[in-house]
Amino acid sequence: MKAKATSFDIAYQAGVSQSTVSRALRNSPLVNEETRIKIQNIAKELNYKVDKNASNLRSQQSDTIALLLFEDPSNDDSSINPFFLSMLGSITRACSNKGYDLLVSFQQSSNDWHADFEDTNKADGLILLGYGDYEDYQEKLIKLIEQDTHFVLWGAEVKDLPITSIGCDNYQGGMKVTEHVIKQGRKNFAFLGDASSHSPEFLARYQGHCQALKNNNLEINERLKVDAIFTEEAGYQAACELLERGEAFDAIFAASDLIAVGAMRALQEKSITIPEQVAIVGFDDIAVASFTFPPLTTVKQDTQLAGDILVTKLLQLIDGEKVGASLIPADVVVRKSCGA
Amino acid sequence: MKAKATSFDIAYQAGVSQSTVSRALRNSPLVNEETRIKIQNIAKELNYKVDKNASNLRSQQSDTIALLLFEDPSNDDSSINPFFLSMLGSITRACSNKGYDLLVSFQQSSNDWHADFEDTNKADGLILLGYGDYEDYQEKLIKLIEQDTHFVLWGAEVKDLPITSIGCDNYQGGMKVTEHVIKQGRKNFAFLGDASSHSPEFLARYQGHCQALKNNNLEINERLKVDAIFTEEAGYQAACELLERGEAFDAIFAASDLIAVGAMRALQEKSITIPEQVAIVGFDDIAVASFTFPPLTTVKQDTQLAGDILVTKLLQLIDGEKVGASLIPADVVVRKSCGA
DNA sequence: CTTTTCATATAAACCGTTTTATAACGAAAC
DNA sequence: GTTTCGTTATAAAACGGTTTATATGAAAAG
Repeated sequence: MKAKATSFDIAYQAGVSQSTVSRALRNSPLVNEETRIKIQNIAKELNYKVDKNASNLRSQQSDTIALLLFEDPSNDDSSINPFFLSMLGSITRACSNKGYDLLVSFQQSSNDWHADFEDTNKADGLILLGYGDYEDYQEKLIKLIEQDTHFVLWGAEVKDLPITSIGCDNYQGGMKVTEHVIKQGRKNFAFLGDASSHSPEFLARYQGHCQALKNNNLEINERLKVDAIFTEEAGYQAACELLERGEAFDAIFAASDLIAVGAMRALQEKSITIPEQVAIVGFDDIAVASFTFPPLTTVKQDTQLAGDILVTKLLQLIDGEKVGASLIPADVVVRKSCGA
Repeated sequence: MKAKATSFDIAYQAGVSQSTVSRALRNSPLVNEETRIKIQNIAKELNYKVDKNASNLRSQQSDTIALLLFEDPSNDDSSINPFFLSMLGSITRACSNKGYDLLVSFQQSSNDWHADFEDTNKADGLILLGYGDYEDYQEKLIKLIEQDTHFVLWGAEVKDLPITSIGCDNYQGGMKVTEHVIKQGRKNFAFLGDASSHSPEFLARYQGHCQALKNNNLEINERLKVDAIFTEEAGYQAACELLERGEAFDAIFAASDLIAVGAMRALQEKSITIPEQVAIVGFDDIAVASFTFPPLTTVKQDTQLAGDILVTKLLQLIDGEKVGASLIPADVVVRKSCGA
C-alpha cells in the first residue's frame, strides 16, 4: 500500500523541480518538449493523478457545476418527475462533453438551496431545475444575485431580475397542439392544469391554447377548465371533477403528460373512448407518452437541446460574459390520442 | 464586490488566532463556549463559508461520492434506461441524507471508467451502476481493486473477486412472478430476453422462471425463447420473431419492462388481446409499467431500498469495514396484463 | 510553596498543487 | 566585448484550511 505519488516524487525521478513537473503535465510552453515527454512518461508510470483539491484550491476553480433539483412540496410522492430525470440525463451528458463534472443535489424548496456549492468552491456555477413557482423563490434568487453566484434557471422568464432563464416556448407549444386538434374537427376543449402565476409554465401553455381557440373562433368555456398540479393522480382527480360537471366536451388539453395519463385513466374507467369520443393531448413528451393506450399526442420539449443550452450558457456566465434568456422550440408529436 | 471572507478575517475580528476559528466552527471541545459562539456569530455575519478545496486537501477526504452510470454500448438510443434514472434518484436522496454530495458521471463502457474520481480526491468512493456484462468489465474491476478504490457495484454477484455487489434477487423474482401467472392457468410460456452470461441479471430471472415451470411440471420450450437486450425496440423485434415461429403460447415473461412494453406493442398490432389470449409480465416496475394498456404486472425492484443500501455499504467500506454482498427482495406487482 | 493537571489558546507545519518572481545560459544585436 | 533577448529552469510564495506541537494561566494536588 504505497502512498499516492505526488508531483514531488515525479520531480525527484526526473531530476527537475516540482514546478516544472506541474507545468509539463499541463503542456505549458514554458517547458522544453524533451523534458515534458520525459516527465509525462514518469507520471504515467507512477500512475500519478493530479490532486483536484490542491489544484482547485490554488487555481480557484473546480471545473464542476452543480445541478439543484427542487421539487414541488405538494408532491409528496417520492419518485421524481420523469421530465426532470430526462433533463438530468441530458445535462449530465452536456457537462461531460464540456469537460465538467456534475454535482447533483435535491432541494426541498424550504431549504437554503441557494446553497453552498459555489460559496464553498465545490462548483463554479449552478443549474436550477424544477417546475417553478418562482414567486416563492424570488427572495432566494435575489440572494443568489447579490452574492454574484453564477447560475442559470430552467423555466419561464423571471421578470425584473437579471436572471438567465432557459425555458420551453410553452405558449407556442400550447397554441400549436391546440390548433392540431382543432384541425381534427374538435370544438369543445377542456383544459386540465393549474393555469395560475404559481405555475408560469402551465399558464403560458394555457394562454397559447386560448389563443388558438380565438384564432379559430371557438369559445373558451371556463366550466371546462379544472386545476391540477403536474402529477398523474392530480390528472385523474381533475378528469373526474370534469366529468361530474356534466358539461359536454370532445377534447382535452392537459398541461402535462402525467396529467394527461391520469385523465386517460379516468376516462377509460368510464368507458369513454379515446380518441373517438374525446381526443386528448399532453405536454412534455415523457417516455410514458409513447406507451399509453392509445399513444399520447403531446408537445415535445427537446431535453437534449435544453441540457446543452443550460450548460453552455452557464459556462459563458462563468467566463464573465453577459448572457440573455432563451426559449427552446416546442414541437407537436402526433400520436393516436388526438384522433389524427 | 468584496473578496470572500476567510478564517483569517474572522480571527482578526474576533481577536483570536485562525486555528481557534477553524476549531470553533467545527464545534471542537478545545474551544471555550463563549469564544465559540462569538466566532460563529461573526462567521454568520460575514457570510463565511469554509472552502471545501482547502478543507478537503488538508483532511484528505471529500464527503463526496461519485456515481458512475455506464450504459450498454449496443443501446445507441440517447435516452437513459428509466430504471437507472429511478436508481439515480434514490441514490441522490440517500447521499443527501448521509450528508454526502454526489457526483454523477456517464461512462462509455469503452472508457477508463475506473476513472479518476477517487484518485484525484474528488470523491471518497464510487457507485457503479449499469445493466452489466461484467465479464467485459472484469479487467477494470480488478484494476479498481488493485488501487484500493472504495466502490460498490449494482448487479449480480461477481464471482472470484472481493467485490461488494448489491443486486435484486432476480432468481426469486423470476420464480415468483412465473408462479403467479401459472396460477392464472397459463401453461405455455415464452421468454423474451438475453439469458446469457452477458446479462447475469436476465440469466437469473430466466433460471427462476424455469424453476417455477419445473416445480409445476410444465415444459420448458426452447422454441419459445427469444433473445432481446433491455430496450423497447428489442422487445418489439423479439415478439415479432416469436410470432413468426408459429409456436403456440399463452403467456410471456419478459426479462425487463421495456421488453414487455415492446412486446405488447407487437401483439396489439396483430390484434392479439392481452391478457385474454396472451398474459404478459415484465420486470423492474418502471413508471411506464402502470400506464400501459393493460397495466403491466411486473416485479418491483425497490429502488429506494437499493439506493439506501448502496450508499450505506459504500460508506462502511470507506470507513474501513469489511462489507459483504447483499440481495434485495423482488416483489410481484399484480396489475391487469397477467390476467389476474 | 512547589508540582501537576486541566482548560484554553497559539504558532507553525502541512496538504499538493499553481503561479510569480528570479536566475542561468547561450544566441543575437550593437 | 558588452548588452539585450529568448528560452528554459528554479525557488519561493501563494491558496485556505486542519492538525500537531507548544505555551499560558489558573486551579488542584502534594
